[in-house]
Amino acid sequence: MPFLPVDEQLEIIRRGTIEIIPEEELIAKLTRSYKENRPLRIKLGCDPTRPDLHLGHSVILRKLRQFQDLGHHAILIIGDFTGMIGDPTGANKTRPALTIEEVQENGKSYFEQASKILDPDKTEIVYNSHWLAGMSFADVIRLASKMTLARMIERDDFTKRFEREEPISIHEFLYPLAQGQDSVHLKSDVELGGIDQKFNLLVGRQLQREDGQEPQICLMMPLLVGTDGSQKMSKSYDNYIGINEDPQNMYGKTLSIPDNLIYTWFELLTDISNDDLKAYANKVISDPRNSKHDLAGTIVSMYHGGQAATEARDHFEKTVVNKEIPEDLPEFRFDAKSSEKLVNIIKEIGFAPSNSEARRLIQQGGVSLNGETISDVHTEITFNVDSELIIKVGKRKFGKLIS
RNA sequence: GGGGAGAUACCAAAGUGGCCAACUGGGGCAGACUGUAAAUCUGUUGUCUUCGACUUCGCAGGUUCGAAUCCUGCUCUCCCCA
Repeated sequence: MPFLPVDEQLEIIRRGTIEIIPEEELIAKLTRSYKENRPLRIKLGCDPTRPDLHLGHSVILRKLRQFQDLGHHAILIIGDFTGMIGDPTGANKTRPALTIEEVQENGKSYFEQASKILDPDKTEIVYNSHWLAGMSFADVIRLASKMTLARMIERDDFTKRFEREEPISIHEFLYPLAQGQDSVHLKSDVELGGIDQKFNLLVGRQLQREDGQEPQICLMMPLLVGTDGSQKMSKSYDNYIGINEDPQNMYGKTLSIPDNLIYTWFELLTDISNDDLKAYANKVISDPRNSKHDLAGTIVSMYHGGQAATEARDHFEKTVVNKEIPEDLPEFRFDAKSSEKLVNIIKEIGFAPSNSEARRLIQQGGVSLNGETISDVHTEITFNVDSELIIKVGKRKFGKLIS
């Protein structure tokens, strides 16, 4: 299959990137690939520690997809072996080591989810335990001799932990080396990663050079700022939007991002053309409301289709803007003629994790039945035959109690 | 190997025999407000059969009428010296 001219490829590749090291070498590689009609080997490692992918992960996966669409060869590494070390990048504490079983299970799930973004048929999946697990202690020592302590601790995350007098285990130093070894093994031309991966990616370059290979290009994407508008999107900050999330949540959460994030999200998360993107540079300022709705709609339709996006917008307008009761409520059935404390009901249907929490919600005016706020904690509900009660807990938990 | 410091709720961090379910900040949740599930303000934030009871302050024992606070052992972490 013929490649696009190099400058056209570059324009696509460059979109959203924060740094390409070194760009000249990338151009050289692309040029040679074009002339010889040979695809570049693009490497992306994934950490199978937490298998729930969110839009933050999608940034880099989408970049890999772009390379695929340009005709290059995508290699997705499931870091089943390195997962047992735990990447220290950005961590403020030692990551818990996982068992082989956990890691491999997660890896499988990771690929399933990533297939929503990648072209699964054109993706080579490899597990790095295949070459790392068999290394002897002597091999590891040889590898370790290529890194110095000074280089290692110049990394911000280690320095910070060191300054805060927090533990850093020696094995964490091996992580970048293992990741770099992946590049050597796979003879990658380009490795993709978040900007926080810079150090790890550069180690790959160094190790390849020492191995006599042409060093890989390091292409880094910015970290996607999460829905809270301040920290990178991450499950542990609870500011994420999962790629498997239902349309309504996806839409609503997107609308909750601060206005100054709209443009970047368009750039990093959607396929809108570069021209459209430019138009949004102004529109997000003149009309943030509609821009954000556009963004939410675009994202939802990417993962759930256009129909779902329209419905999600509708749902949002109804429940949040007009504070109406949505249709299609989850139903909870109770025995007719029985009666039960409201507190218990809220807990039973999963709208609160404990009775105490349910009680608090009532006290704070967060619970209503058929539109009427309930403030008495001791309220008991008696179910009549064929009765129906709409319960609302907090802003967006709705349910129908039927008997 | 020697010496010192420390382990408190989701996170950070007070408390050092009863007034501690535990100050305070962050986060979370709720209410008001809003184009918004943003910002801001207010409230709330162990559990339960809630005007009361039970469990919680690294783990296991002990002293005491009574311990997060005192004692003993253990586990883990940090610092300094070698």
